[in-house]
Amino acid sequence: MTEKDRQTEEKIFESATEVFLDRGMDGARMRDIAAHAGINKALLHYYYRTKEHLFNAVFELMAGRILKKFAPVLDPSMSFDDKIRFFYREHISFLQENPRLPGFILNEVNRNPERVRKLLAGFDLNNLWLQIYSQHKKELDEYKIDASMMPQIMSSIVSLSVFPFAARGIFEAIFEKQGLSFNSYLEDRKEFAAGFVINALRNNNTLLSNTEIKSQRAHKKR
Amino acid sequence: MTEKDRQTEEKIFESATEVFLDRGMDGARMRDIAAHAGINKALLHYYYRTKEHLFNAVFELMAGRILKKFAPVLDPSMSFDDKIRFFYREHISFLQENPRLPGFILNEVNRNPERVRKLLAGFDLNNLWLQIYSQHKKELDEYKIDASMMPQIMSSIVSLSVFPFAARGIFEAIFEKQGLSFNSYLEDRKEFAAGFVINALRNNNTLLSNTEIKSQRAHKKR
DNA sequence: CCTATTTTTGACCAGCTGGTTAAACTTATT
DNA sequence: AATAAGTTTAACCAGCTGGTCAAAAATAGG
Repeated sequence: MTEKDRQTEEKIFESATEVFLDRGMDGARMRDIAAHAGINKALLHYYYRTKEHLFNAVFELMAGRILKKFAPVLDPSMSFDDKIRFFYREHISFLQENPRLPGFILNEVNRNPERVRKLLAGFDLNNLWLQIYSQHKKELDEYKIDASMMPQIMSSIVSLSVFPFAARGIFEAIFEKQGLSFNSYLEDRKEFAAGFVINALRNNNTLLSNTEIKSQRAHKKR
Repeated sequence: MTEKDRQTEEKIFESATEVFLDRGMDGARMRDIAAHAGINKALLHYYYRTKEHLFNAVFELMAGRILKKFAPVLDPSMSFDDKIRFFYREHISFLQENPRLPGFILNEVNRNPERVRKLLAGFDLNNLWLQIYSQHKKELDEYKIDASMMPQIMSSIVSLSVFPFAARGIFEAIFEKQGLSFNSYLEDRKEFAAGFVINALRNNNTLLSNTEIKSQRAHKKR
């Protein structure tokens, strides 16, 4: 019965995903998950001992999914600009198919900060930055961007694609008043965000804050 | 006893704010709010009939606070660039003092989309955009920015300041690995984000997507 | 066909949840 | 000092929560 086994276990997992995604850990009820899967509540505890076990299984899969989306950006055959364009196209498309993911992850991490560990397990984002930086050192030097600015730049890039989904409800309401659809906003956004970032980085002189200029000077002295 | 009245009512409200802000509506317990205020649980119901009444009171005050921060941007004496610099300085400073606000609002709105109405009550953001746009038509024309791009631009501006707070836990963890503090990141961000946006908008030609170029052409024909 | 094993169920439970109530306490008014 | 009004409390409650358990149903192996 490994066959049927897997069927029910999958059914449970999918139902749990569904319910956790739109009610959160605190708001989700084991009864509702069971009902959604069309099975007895005790069966949940047979496959996943506790609510927390079940939640963790869902959370870890979702965390993995969202983070794996950052890896393809390391393809060395693309120029920096193309990489940014590629990222927004892929990332926003992915989030269009999983629109509740950002809100879910952000909320559960805020609610229980220890979960950051599980979220980032196996993904060394620092290293990702450094690799991107060294891969494109020439272009970035032209833009007068040094490694110390990577946190600001990387966080800005991610903000532009993830935030609209985290604030989806609000955005939808505002756009509705103007007769715009959230989805066409997102379609435009794939190109807009890329252009926005590329433009922001190009000719970056005016971007440098005082402290950053100071640290740049200090760097040059060595 | 209006004196003592107000004292307890305020104490309740503050405790409720505290507890709701870090546990959310579903995670907060009336007992915990009472304990935090050092009073009997029944007293909560004496001043605020139900949990939902109490929550709404908190939510509406917080929503008001966060939205009021967008108004000063209408000061007509500032140039567009200065306005952006001013906005990030003020807005990030405000969020530094209320770091849990974005996560709270976003989560509660996602959890219960009807709350958007309460959030946006009395604030016509569309109108804010239009006013900004018409106040700075000359500068924006130079940048080749037309009204149809306002949703993309405004949402980008907000993303850059709000998202780091919504994802605070994750950012902190990543920065920690690099020996950076979230707070110094935020201090830098006030200037960085402003420069980033100003640079992105300046010389905006490359920003235009195909569809937007088409709609611009169509616009010129008239 | 019988038996051993695994899967599924219904009934149940202790503890917690938001909410109520009647009585005690405090304060203001006369 | 007496009384009326507002404030605070302890005790209580029905309903829900995650979780258990013994028994029933389904399956596999011989």
